Amino acid sequence: MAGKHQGLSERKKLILKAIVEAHIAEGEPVGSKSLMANQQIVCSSATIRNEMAELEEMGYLVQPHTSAGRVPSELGYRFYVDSLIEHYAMTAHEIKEIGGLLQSKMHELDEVLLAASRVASNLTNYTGIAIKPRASAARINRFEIIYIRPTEFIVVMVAASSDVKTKSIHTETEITADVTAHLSSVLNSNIAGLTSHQINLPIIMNMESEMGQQANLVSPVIKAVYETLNELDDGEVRWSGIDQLLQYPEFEDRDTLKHVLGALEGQDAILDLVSAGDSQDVNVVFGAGGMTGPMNNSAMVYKHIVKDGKTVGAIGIIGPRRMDYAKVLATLESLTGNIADMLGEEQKLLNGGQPDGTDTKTGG
Amino acid sequence: MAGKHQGLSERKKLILKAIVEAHIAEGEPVGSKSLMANQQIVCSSATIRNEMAELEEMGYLVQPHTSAGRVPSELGYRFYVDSLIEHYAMTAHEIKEIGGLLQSKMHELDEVLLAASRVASNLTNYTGIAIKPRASAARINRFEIIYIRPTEFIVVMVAASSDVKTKSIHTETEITADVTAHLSSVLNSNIAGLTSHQINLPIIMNMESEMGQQANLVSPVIKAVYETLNELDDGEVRWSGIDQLLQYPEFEDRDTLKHVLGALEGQDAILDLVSAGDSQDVNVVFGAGGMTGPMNNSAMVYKHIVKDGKTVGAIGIIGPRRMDYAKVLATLESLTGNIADMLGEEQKLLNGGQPDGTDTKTGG
DNA sequence: GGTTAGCACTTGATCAAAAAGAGTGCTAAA
DNA sequence: TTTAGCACTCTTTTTGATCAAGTGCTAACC
Repeated sequence: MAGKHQGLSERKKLILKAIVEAHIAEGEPVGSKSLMANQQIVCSSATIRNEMAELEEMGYLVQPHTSAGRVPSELGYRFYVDSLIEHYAMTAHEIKEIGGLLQSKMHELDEVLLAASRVASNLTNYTGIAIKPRASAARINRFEIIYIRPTEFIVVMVAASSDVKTKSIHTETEITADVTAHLSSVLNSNIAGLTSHQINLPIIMNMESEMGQQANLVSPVIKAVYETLNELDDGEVRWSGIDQLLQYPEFEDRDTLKHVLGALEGQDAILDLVSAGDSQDVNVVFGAGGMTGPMNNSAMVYKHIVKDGKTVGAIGIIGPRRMDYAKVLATLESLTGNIADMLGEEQKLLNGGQPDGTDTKTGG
Repeated sequence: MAGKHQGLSERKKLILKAIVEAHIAEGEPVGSKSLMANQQIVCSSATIRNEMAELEEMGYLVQPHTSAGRVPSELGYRFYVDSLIEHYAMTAHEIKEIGGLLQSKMHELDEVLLAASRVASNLTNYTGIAIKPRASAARINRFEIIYIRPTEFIVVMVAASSDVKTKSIHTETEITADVTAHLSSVLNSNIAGLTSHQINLPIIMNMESEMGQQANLVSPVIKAVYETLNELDDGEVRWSGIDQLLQYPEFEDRDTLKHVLGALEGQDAILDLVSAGDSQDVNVVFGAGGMTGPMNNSAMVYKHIVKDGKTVGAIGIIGPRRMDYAKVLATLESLTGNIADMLGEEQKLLNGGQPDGTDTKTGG
């Protein structure tokens, strides 16, 4: 990933970095004079102007209007994100916050992701997002039925992903616990491990014949199974801290705000984006929710959470394009690392072995 | 509820109603001249001005500044909501939309509420909210344990509210299916039907002694049970269609927007509000989320969903104070009626009897 | 050749004053 | 009791002038 932005002299890099950071801090175009405050840069404003003009020609900077300072272009931010970031040292307090908040909800991955996105939002002051990606081959490995009363039972389904889902089913005729026991064995022997596409009519008919007199139970249960498989396959985007967005002037524009909120609620755009993203690195996308409109000053940063080589979720943040990337990247890496460790921990307990060194790898 | 606003001549009522409706439609203060467009009002602008001056004195109207038109005060809206609304006839399309969207997610009440709030948002063009109220005495009636592998099992808990929750538990030592069977009977005999406050040390110690060698399993399970009870007791506010808010000028003010979003995310204020609300009628609260700040131009309308005399949830909408109450009230009543019917339906199946006539009652 | 100081030029932002518009309250007549 | 008319008030919009920031360019400098 390094080397993509060659052809930049050290001084240009320094200036570009200073501009990005100043713009992140102030939110306004930065001019040549104000850059002289920076200790690192030892030349006059005129020289800086020359360099800035060149950087603009190269596409790293943009000038909103002729007498304004410069603003980093998308390419400029990309450069900053890709190669200039010094690893951000998180404060002890922040690390503690991460640990504390995550531990309390160690159970459902959905909840962990949401909690993590909430932490991310708190730490960075941007809007946090938690993504459960779309899948396409959910399977249920194990069915169990709990008999509640003569006209009600609960189907417990343990998915291959180790999610557990339940559906309660009401029957019209009365049944006994024997029947539900039989039903569960029929389910396990016929459709355990199948995806929703693989459950076809012959299988269902076979189940009905195996159920004999209680064949009428098969149809509602199959319906519940279908729904569950679809729920498991469905992606989901949740978020926290939308009010954070409001503090940034770039979201004063109602259209921008509307686009972002629309993308969050619409889910699809974001899910597509995330599934297209790199599963190893932190992803930075300009124009939140794929809304690469002409003047979309927002950005979305997210990172996949990988377990056994498969993406099981993602967390990220949405904020103005000029965001504090150092902080955001550090936060997301720390959080995803934490979650990966948690998942690894489970693995360890299951295998009775050592933690398998599932560290978060990050490209530079 | 009628009779609260006596002392208003018919003409005053007419004028007040016209003002409220004009203000809802236009969003701006309405003046005496523009009211003359209204066919129902047959007098000159001067007369209207006189009436308006009186209505203002009586507290029904407010004048933002001396040369502006009038705006309904809270009392004015209250009057409108309480007594002027002609029952809004929903279009066939809207009714179909309600039926269709609700049926697809008949399973978890949470999901039904969220779906309903989404429908409400779509139909009214305001932000929909779904509330699962706080409870304080969740009990688990039934424990069931599913053995997954030597170091993992799943606790399935059937709550008194017929919610079903699961927690998966990893053990350090290996156990057999016999152990989990024993564990479930220990759970059922010791803590079934107890609230979290009633589970005390003696009970836990008794369970540990009953578990004998596997006493170490009790602690993680009890922790999971506690968590589950807390989850069941916890209220929750979810929402849909926040982007709807942005189209109304009253939410251009960033503070208002921030307050509303904060209230939604904060949850507590709204949960308090809803639990304090009337469980029979539609509730109208000015100043969303209890934020009755000086100039809070927003309103929240919600209605409880009652099952067996107990509030099991609520749905509502949040929008500008000048909202189309006729539409909102009709929508909420129709939706809550639909949901109540669904819940009644289940009841019917359970009892094997007739639907019990659980119609939504609405005060006038 | 690269660097710097100086200056003319461009352009958005700011502010005050003026003009426009909307709506009222009051008075007098019907 | 209702209505027409008019003076008055207050906000909004427009306009124009001034300001400040920042650039690009040229010429001098090391």
